[in-house]
Amino acid sequence: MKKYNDTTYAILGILTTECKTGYAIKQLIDNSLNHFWKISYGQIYPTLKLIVQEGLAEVRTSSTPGKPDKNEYYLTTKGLEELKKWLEQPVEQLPIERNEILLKLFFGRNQAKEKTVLLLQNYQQELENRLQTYEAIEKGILSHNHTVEDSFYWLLTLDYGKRTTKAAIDWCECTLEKFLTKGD
Amino acid sequence: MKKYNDTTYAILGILTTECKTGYAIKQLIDNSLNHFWKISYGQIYPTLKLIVQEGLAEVRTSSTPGKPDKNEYYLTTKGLEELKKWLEQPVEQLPIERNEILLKLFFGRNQAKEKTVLLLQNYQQELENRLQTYEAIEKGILSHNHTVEDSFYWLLTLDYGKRTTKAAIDWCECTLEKFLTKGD
DNA sequence: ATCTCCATGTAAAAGGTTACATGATTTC
DNA sequence: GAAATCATGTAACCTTTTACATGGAGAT
Repeated sequence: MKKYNDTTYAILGILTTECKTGYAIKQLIDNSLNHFWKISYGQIYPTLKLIVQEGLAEVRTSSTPGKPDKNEYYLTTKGLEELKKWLEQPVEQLPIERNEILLKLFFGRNQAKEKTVLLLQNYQQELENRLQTYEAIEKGILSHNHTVEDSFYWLLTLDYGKRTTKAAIDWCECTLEKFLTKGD
Repeated sequence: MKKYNDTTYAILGILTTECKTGYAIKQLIDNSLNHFWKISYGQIYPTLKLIVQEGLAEVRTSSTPGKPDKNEYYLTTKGLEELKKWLEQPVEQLPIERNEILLKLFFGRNQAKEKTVLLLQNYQQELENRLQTYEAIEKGILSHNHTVEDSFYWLLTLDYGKRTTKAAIDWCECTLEKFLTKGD
């Protein structure tokens, strides 16, 4: 069986939801998968074309009077199977996420201590902003009445983001302290 | 002033250490930056060429009798300045790391609960392996007598890895529990 | 009138991986 | 003699971003 890239599987997954157009896919990703996945129109439309070519989905043109037409994509049986097959497969290897702050820190010898401290403080602030965003989204999910099933999975991914962000904030605090007590 | 990509700055940073050849750069990254940065020869050699073109480093051919020649790269004043300028700049925006397990989990509705559980258990195992690797590296650094200054920054980046990995493991445990108590 | 949102796309450039090619030296 | 390590590099390919282009509908 053919293997596709993760972008393709992400789109196949989204096509199992209410989102059926390229535009709607982009919106769903920006709204709900934003903290662990992103994608541009430059990928979406060509990938949709590929998905149709491969017989994983079908296009239907939907016309609403007084509105421009739009292309709606519907998964085929083959498409759903392909998605399920991918879902089952274990994550092959943990990704090595490139981390700019760690890269800069690693070369910290070449910089005055005070500047590294500023860098870390700024980073911590960014992390705290992110955490607040996550908490705001969480509240939004809990107050809005989505189906329980839908919000269940969404909240799980948010929880991951909250936990790892908190861990990173703790690290920042701890690291800053090391710098401030370091007497050189 | 020109802006370069992070790969270029990473190499400039490494050139401030003892590593002077393309091969040595690759090794340093694989050994010490492995958990937050990676790079292939396909990037290293062309980037070194660019760095020389831009006057950020100079090549010197080092000949040792009985050994093949090698190209050693030395930062110029301009190169060091360029590096320092980059080090000072705050991390513009937190990266959105693509996370395959979260993507799969997000589409978990389309899969039997037991299969999702397997996925998570496997992921947790991978995380635990990673954590052990980090702890082994930490021990290695502490026992080996590097200079204090060098190991200081190295240990900081390792600490980040340990903390965020632990947070991810906790999340796995917590999520698995939610699945196992979920009665559907 | 203008702005925002809905909606679809393409082309060029940038960034990165993989596979290949080569050859010396060192270790087992 | 074989395998691992040192050492340098390129070409093809894949993925992703960015910038551009277009145009209707609805709101202010």
